Amino acid sequence: MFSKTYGYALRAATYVVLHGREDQKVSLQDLSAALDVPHHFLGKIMQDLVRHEVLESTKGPNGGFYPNSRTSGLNLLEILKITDGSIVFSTCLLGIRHCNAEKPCPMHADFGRCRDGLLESLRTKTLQDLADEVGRGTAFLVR
Amino acid sequence: MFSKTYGYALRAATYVVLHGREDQKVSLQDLSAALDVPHHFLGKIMQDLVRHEVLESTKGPNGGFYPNSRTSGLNLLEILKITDGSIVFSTCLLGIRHCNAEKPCPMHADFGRCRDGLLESLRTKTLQDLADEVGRGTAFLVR
DNA sequence: GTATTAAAAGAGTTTAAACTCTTTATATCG
DNA sequence: CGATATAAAGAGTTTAAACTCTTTTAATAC
Repeated sequence: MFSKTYGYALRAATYVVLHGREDQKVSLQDLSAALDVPHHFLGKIMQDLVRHEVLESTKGPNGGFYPNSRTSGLNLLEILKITDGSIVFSTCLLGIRHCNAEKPCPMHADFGRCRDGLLESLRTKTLQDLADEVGRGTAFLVR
Repeated sequence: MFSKTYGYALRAATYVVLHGREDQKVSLQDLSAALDVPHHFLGKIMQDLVRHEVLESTKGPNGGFYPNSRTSGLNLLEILKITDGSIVFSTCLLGIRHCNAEKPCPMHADFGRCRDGLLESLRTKTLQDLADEVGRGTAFLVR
């Protein structure tokens, strides 16, 4: 349903919200170690997040990633659009192109219910919400 | 979330329930044309369904696929296990291995709700249910 | 200004799903 | 029995996601 890239992006962004500040940047090394995600692969993903202004980065010694003013308030759907393009959500469980309410597949209603529920969560939850749960110790970013 | 193979398998099996009988078999040609699914790819999928006794087949002139006594009563989860192996449902949205209720990711509850709802649909709906909807004209197997 | 550190960028490789093509086995019909 | 039709089987190819490696750019510290 979603790419691994999306999961990695959410975890990394959440980690940066929790631990990064302009005067205390999180390096790619720290990130990939803390989250147990392949270093260079995560590099690509972070690059993309920076390009889309989800967060900031600087190179050089003490360089790394840190939040900007928008970061913590971004919702999970906005991140999904960046990594997966949001087409994900328009797919039909039976693989029918242009399956819709007028000409639905037999699973359209059931799948739609599931999808819409999750969509609502992604729309309302922000990176800050994820960070809060992790900070509180009620949720985790690694196994 | 699910493979295309699964969608194709469900549509094909439903079609066979609707249109196939031992004395009126559905050929692969008819199936792939009616469902607009690649001929040979569907062949592989059908082969797998026959091997798992979801339906029957015979070769030769007037050969093709037709339901057996179990077919129409099979639920959608049983088909999923055949095509996708059911690991699909244990995956974590954030890509964390062994994400679970004891040590959940911050999306565990939301995703779980979505997943469980759909799981329940797959468990309760049978191929006959799909066929009924299509037969009734309230749902479709092609766009 | 030079060395160093860390992200950015680009160019691979790997893997698995999706899809194609060809050959073989088997059932039916004349 | 021979011809034919159709699924089974096997061996590709293609595509995209996931992941790796190397080089370049830029920021900092000395």
